[in-house]
Amino acid sequence: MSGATRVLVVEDEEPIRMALVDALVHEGYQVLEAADGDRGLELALRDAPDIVLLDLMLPGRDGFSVLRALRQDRLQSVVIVLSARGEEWDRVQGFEYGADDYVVKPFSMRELLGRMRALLRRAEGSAPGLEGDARRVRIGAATVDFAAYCVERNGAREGLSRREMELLRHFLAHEGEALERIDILDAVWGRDEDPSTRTIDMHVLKLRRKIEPDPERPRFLLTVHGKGYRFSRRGEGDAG
Amino acid sequence: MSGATRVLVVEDEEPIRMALVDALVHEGYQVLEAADGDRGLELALRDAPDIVLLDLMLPGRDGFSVLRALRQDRLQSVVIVLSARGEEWDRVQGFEYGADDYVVKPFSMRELLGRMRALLRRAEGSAPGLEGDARRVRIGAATVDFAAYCVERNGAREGLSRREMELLRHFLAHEGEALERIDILDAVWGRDEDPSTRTIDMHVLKLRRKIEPDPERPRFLLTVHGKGYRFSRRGEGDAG
DNA sequence: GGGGGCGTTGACAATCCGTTGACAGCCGAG
DNA sequence: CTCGGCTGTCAACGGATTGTCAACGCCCCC
Repeated sequence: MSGATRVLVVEDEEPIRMALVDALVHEGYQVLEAADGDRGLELALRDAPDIVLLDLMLPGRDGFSVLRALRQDRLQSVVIVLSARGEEWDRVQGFEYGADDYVVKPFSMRELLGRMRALLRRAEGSAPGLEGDARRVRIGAATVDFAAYCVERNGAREGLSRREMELLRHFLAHEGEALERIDILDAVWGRDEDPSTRTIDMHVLKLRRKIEPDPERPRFLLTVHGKGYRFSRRGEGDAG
Repeated sequence: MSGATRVLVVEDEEPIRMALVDALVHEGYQVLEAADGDRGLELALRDAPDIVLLDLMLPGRDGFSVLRALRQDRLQSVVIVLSARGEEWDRVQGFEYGADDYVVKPFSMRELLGRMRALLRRAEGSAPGLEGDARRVRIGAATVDFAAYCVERNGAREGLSRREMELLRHFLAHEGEALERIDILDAVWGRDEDPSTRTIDMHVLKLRRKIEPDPERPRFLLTVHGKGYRFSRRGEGDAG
């Protein structure tokens, strides 16, 4: 999960487009915009945004055409079709061209944002890297439940805070790599915040206490002196 | 059954709705129609139709929300969900929703009519009493009765309001997941209303007082700091 | 028109977490 | 071996998040 989610808005009517862009930026998305189909297609193919909001009625190349072209290029972006009420029944079949969702104008912003969140979450789950269903992961005697934000050990459950969870997730996603503190900060905290790198040590300490059998002799969350930390699911280090 | 069978069509897209209504009237059904979720819910509760054809993607209160509300009012109507996607059927069918059938758009009118007949036959056959559904759920020492809108504990009964009920139902349907406030709002309140997320905290507070042995030290309805809430039927936390 | 229940919100208190500075122990280089 | 830097650990601070209360407005029923 690096950087902001990128959204491409393809919509010719300026007031609507601007309203969309404003709202999306306000929500923290990184936004691209296009006022016609050709431009939209160009941007989509060039920048492969995470989501495309696609109006159907566009000057020039219409939304269907754009959608078809996108899918023919096997673009993985989530596409949400925006359509004015009263479009013909068969247009609903935009799904057949591979739209991921369909929102009828006029729609509420909350509605659209909600659907975007839902689709993004689903898309993320199926992304390469972390397996989609890896909801629970065993680490030695402990089992981490990413959905529940908790870790279980000897039948006892303990909650993980958001940071701890995100940090642990990052370690899991980069299992076996020696990670530098700076990179961890960039990835987990984001580039807007910049806490001291010692903060990471603190969180590592807390994580160790929750997943390591003997926190003072880590077997999974290891220190790489002068570099950072390395995580190993199978466990290394001394203890037999 | 005396008189014509009454069907409520809840569908926002006018061409589709009109096509459905025409076909149904032609088949001899008595038809009501609604173009959005709120209106649909209103009509359903007021007129208790024999069948509800329910689109999922609706402006305002979406189909899921309508369905849940219907079932909470113990409405016996047969509900057929119309949706452009086939993927969410599990959930539609599951505990949370309780639809009777599910038709994927685009569908043929023949198919829909066929399913309606089949379901009506079945509904008529079964006694109009309680179904074998999970109407009562134990949560620790408390027993929640979804049919009666109340919770029982140590022999004492206490009522649950509609929101409390919906919220609790949502938690039950997502047991073990850490749920974010915004997602809870989307799911339980629907996407056109947007109350502050603090409203959820309030309802959680009230729920805790009704189901937790010691509301100040929750064991079932847990806080996930920085995230939201997590429900667990078995109970966690310190209390022995 | 008058209650009463419910949902919602704002305000304040209580709590939790993230962060940091300090210090001690550890590691590796020379 | 010795030193300098790096890491482990603690306690404490500050800010953010959550718990809780009381009040407001709405809707339904009487």
